[in-house]
Amino acid sequence: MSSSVSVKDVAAAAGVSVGTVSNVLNRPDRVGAATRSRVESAIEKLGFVRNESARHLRAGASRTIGYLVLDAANPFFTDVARGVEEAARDAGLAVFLCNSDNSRQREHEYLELLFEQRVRGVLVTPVDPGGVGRAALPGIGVPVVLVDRTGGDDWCSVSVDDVYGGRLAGEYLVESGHERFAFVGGPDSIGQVQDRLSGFRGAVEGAGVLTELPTAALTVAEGRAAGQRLAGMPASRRPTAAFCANDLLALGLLQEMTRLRIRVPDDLAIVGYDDIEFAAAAAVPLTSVRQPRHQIGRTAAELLTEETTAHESGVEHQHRQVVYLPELIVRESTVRGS
Amino acid sequence: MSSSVSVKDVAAAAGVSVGTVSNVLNRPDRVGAATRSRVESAIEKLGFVRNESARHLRAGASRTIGYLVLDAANPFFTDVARGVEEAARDAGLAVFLCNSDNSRQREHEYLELLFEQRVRGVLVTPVDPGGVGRAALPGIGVPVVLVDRTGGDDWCSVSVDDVYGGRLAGEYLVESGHERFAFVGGPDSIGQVQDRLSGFRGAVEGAGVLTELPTAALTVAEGRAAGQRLAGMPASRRPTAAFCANDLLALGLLQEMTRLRIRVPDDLAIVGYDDIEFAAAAAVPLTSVRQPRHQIGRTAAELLTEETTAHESGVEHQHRQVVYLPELIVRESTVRGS
DNA sequence: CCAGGTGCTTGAAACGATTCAGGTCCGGTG
DNA sequence: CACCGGACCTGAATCGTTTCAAGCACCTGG
Repeated sequence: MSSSVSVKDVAAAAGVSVGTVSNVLNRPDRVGAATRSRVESAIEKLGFVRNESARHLRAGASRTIGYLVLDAANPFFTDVARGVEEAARDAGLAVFLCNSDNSRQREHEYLELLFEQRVRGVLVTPVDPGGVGRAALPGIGVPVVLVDRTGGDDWCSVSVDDVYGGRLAGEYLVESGHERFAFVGGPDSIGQVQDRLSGFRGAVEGAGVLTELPTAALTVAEGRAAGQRLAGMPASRRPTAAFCANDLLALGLLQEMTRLRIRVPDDLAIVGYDDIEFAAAAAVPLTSVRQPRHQIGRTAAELLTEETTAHESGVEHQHRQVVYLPELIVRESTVRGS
Repeated sequence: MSSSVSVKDVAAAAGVSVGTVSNVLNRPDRVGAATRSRVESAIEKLGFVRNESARHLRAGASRTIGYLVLDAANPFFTDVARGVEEAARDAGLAVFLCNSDNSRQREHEYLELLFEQRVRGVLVTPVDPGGVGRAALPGIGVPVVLVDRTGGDDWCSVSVDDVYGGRLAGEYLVESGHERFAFVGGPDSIGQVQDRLSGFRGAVEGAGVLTELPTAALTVAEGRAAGQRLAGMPASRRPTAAFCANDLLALGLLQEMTRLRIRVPDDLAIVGYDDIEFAAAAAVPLTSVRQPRHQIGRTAAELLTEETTAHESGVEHQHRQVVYLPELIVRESTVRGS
């Protein structure tokens, strides 16, 4: 019913012109006190809600940005999203979250949708590591920032140095005196898995032997399977420290070790990656490499507003690539004799 | 630059009128083949993207719905969201996810935003169990469906019977032969905690003793704390089975038991609630009460389209309240001698 | 040769809010 | 008294798209 209340109705009810109603809405100070309160009560009475489409059509700029996420169920992204929202709030923008769910097609559809809505800008973690295909992006001129990915000089991006993260884990385990190492992770079509492995390899090289246990995906089930393979090795050659490409694998590995009565950390030290909430909640709290998720989100939103501002004032914008360094959170899964 | 390409520009480039461009966009069959391809290549060349605000302004109805979630980081809601999206897709709608993050103020702001966008409808899990205050909802006439909450006859809603879930857990533990029970959960300002407890109490009453271990929140840390209290009881009086108000508590409890060398399930059987992904991934896989999350989402979106359709065709709409029954997923944390 | 189609295209109105160049009124000033 | 400036308000133009009555060109059957 009242879904059709427009400024015109309000104006009629208050006995003023539409221009005045708009002024009450947008520059209350230009309106006389008496008139203003008359308009305000008319708004109240009729249940008027401004039609953003019309406002936006005229104004040309909306007050929302979109964040197109790879997997809304992944705690990593929800934490990033929180950072995004926070920064957007500070800038007076609202965030629409969209979930591509790892599907190229959905990604494309949602991008299209966001562009049609003429959002102020878009944050996206593309399905393809290579970034969002140029083709997918009409030259619409909406600023886009890549999150947890890099796309060269053509894009603003915020990412984390995964090679460094792998090195961190490796150096720590070497310092702890281990000499037989395992890397659990795959498929290596995932760039981040490759990076983490290469950092790790670099750190443990020369300090001992590295066994690679490839997995088909970054899941708990795959972690368990890798655990079985690990347990099947003769104890004399079995690694005493394992670095997993993410926490889900690490949790699966831990679970299998518990089941097979291989003690963690005494028989096997485990390091995960991502430091998801459940890493600390595991039976044996998990040592893990933590990425500044919240900060990633904040920074991404800030880069976006920066680019947006430049874009709107016609200033030339220099794309920036921010890379954060992860940190190692040490917990019981690697500390013997706790 | 090209962000300002409008139908007018396309029309000029193709040498036709704006009406024809619109027809190519919306009813291609009414346009001659030659003209159509001319227009299409002009669209392509100029990188035209339809301005949804203008389209919507004229058409009066958008193709999006909003899902205002209580906590985007909670796996429960992300799973529900997936169901919502799926059903929305089937209905040709897109979903904007908004996160109230348990803040009444954010909830209000996002609702306002969604209404201003004139979304087709809104799904919401309100911060206040009592539902979204009438006051917060201008009589705008946008259909609203409550998710994981009920709000009486005034609202469509989809929820789960928590009393039944508690009973399920209780009956199962009684049948398993336990006689000393614990309930871990709180604060009881949360209606769902109350319901789960009351169902559980009803089931174990008469079959043994029930110890209540209240917690201040539904977190892993609180679960650990409750575990310490439990462990402090003399073994002769200590419960042999614990029902936790959610999985996080259960994981915390399990973790503490592991630490204190109290064996699960032999010394203590544990039942959680929600069956989050990590329940199955725990050191000892967790028996848990599972809610049909995906189905909840689907149904909510379907109720919404139902209401929307009625609303638009002016038909009287009868609000419906769908209540699902949860099921018990039995895993090792309650099965002795595995 | 005309009436009546059919197929395609046009042009203007409409959607709802914002903006801005004026209008009105009023008190103050020279 | 005439003029001015300020405070307040009006009304029309505008944004980009859709819709629809109307127009045009061509054809077909009588």
